[in-house]
Amino acid sequence: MKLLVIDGNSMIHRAYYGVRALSNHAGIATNAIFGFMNMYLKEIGAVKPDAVAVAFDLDVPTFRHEKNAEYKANRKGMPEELAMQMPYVKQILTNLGIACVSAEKFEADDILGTLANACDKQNQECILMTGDRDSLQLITKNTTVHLVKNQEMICYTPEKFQEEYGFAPEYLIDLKALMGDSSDNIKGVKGIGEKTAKNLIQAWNSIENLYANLETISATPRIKKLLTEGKANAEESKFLATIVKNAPVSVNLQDYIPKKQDSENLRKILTELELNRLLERLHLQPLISTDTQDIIITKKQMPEFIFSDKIIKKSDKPVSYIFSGQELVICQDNLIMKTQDKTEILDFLESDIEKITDNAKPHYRYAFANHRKLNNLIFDASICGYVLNPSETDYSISALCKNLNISYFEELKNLAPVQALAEIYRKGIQQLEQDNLLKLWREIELPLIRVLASMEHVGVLVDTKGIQEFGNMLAGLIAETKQKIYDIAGEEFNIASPKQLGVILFEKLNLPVVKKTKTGYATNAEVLEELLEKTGHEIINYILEYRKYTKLQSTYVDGLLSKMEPDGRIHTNYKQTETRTGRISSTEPNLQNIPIRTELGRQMRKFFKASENHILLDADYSQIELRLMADLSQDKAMQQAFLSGFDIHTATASKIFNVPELSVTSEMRSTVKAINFGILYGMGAYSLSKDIHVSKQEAENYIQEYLGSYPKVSEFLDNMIKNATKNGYVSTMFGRRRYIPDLTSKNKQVQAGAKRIAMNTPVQGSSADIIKLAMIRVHDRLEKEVPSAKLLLQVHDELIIEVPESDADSAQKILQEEMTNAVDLSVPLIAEVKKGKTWYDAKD
DNA sequence: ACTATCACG
DNA sequence: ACGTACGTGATAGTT
Repeated sequence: MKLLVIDGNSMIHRAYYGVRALSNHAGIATNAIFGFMNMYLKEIGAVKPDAVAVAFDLDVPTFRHEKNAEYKANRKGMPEELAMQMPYVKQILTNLGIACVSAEKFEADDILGTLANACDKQNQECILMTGDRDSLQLITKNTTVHLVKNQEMICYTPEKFQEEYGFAPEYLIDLKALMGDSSDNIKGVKGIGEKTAKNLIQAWNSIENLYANLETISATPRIKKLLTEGKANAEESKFLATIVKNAPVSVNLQDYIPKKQDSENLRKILTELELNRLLERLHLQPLISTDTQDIIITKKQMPEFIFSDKIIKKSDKPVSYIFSGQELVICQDNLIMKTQDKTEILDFLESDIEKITDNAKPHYRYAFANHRKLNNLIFDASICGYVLNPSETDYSISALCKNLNISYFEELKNLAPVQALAEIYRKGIQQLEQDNLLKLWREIELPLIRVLASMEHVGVLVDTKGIQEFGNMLAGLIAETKQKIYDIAGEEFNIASPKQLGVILFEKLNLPVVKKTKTGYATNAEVLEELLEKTGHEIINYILEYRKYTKLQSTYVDGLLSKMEPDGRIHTNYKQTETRTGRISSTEPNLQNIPIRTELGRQMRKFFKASENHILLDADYSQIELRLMADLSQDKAMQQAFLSGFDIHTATASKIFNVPELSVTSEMRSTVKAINFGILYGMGAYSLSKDIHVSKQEAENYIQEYLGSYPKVSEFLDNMIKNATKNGYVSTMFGRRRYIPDLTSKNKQVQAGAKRIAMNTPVQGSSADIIKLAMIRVHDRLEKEVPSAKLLLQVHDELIIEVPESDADSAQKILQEEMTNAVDLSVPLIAEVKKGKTWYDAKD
């Protein structure tokens, strides 16, 4: 049995002073609550105790109307802002099923002492979490103290204490008896300071032993005199410094095993406090106040406009539906939008009325969540803004008005956005037409909204238990690796802190400094690998491993688990207006960066699976960006290379090294692969040389050789820069624009960066156009022909479908056809489809 | 809020 | 002399 006892008062104090001011709408301070809960959850995660108790001083009851309430609070050393937060912390803990323990006339640390003592007697493991060094006196072979100190936690075992203080933990009170402690009003012996006291205790341990041998000790006569005069004070001080071990609280450890948590109450409390991040960490949905509506839907599904005025004001995103006709009709003042009746709203969404909105995806999701449809969407302002210029960061109504020269009077709160939206619609369409973007808008971006909404709505099934077990395995590896690092370093430190790691590597172990960042030493994987080559120091591998494991644990294991929804699936959020190139991005969680490059990480994909009797189809485009480079540049040699029957890297290597394809070595191929990718990014010789570990001159030669073999590619890249300089923007196959004002920058470095963007964006952007088109066609055909099949994920050049095994073949055919035939290029566009029970299986 | 690091295409 | 290959998002530490 492992018992964790937390000094509630001490920890809340630390939280209060350590976290910046925070409060909810009603003005209740929440910083101490937030800080405490974060430390608490972190500790629970790290310690994994069987039983938990949180100790508190017993409150002196105070009454708000009493004049001296604040005085009383202050007398306990507690500002009112902090005292206010105490009851909330207790409530939250209680609802989590955790015991809050206090006893009249006893302080929190007495309870720590009592429970630690009980554990010792019962020979059970005990961990004390506190910010107060006094508690170090409680350390025994069973009891360790986790001392929290500016953002860090130091783990004190008897050995660690001995090492730091030079005597055993039980004599800490004797040290205090001599030196005193002003914060606790302990006098100590007058004239004896920390240094003298420490020396004496190191030599004689207890004051009793010290006084018994006073004659023989080696100290100056002055000190001996002080000790003799201060004997009574020393004894009293020792008594005061000793933590009580018999507070009247239960010492039956069973009583501290967590009870079942009351999720409803927790949600209520945390929603009221507006501690949303805490809600998320506890895997709870915020509660939507019941007086506005009767169904609970998640944040992602909530269209702001539908519900009461309260939510409209709060979300600050007012009504956005209008529908077009001869005269624009404003929905909020229209009967339809006055209603809160779900059926009426859904009927409206499904009607043939043409609809205009500022952000359609949540509305689609609302319809889907209720097994209904949203029909006849003709305009989404944010998407229009994005198509006009994907480099903006804000596509809100007010921001769009600024860009389209529409006057916008925010004071008119209710009417202004609707009128503004009508005007954005008029001017936006006009601008799309002027910039030749109507086709991209009508055939790709507008219909894509619905596809993304559907993919989000369906979500992907995840094996929770599998991830948890994987996490447990990682936890073991992390603990082992951590210990090895500490052993080699000769001390404990926070490995995740680049600052502390830098001190260990470059100051303590004196490894050569390869590179610096603006804040200190660089310690990234590239630097560490160089260090490994140079010095072969064994700590390096362990640090690299440690980073791998903790990355998997925190970002993927913990991260994904925190995003599981009650249906057992993960519903990511696809952002359609985020990237400068036209790609979509995925957040909360990001499902576009699930590991694959290392085998251990790749295992994560085993937990993304098809539901019962279903199977996943995974299709990815083969080398789509290089194929686009061949097509856009019309380079005959590169087009030919794609037709040669060899893979593109091998075919290219054959040209550059001037050997037959069959004589291309794997080394030659991987060099060329790096160049092929580099070319897409506008790479220079220096970076290539770093990447493939050759001299800059050699890298330069390779690039020249490459561009010589594919002359039209070289020409194409130059043209992109010339065009962009002339027009101010580059475009993709479907006319998507990206403005590049930095091309005219006087700063050469900025200008060079802009050139790389000009070379890369047409390729990356065209690839994004193509897969978006494929998504729409696959989705639409599946809906009609194989409605049981659902598109789930998009990872830039890859699409994933979940389908009943019985329908797999027909779905596979559609996927294959629509991806391959999305566009007609001068080189074949290849999509490879694989199937499997899990994402892992469907990927090899 | 910013920085460093690392996961993906 | 200096930095050096495109596009993203999440986490932990630091200020």
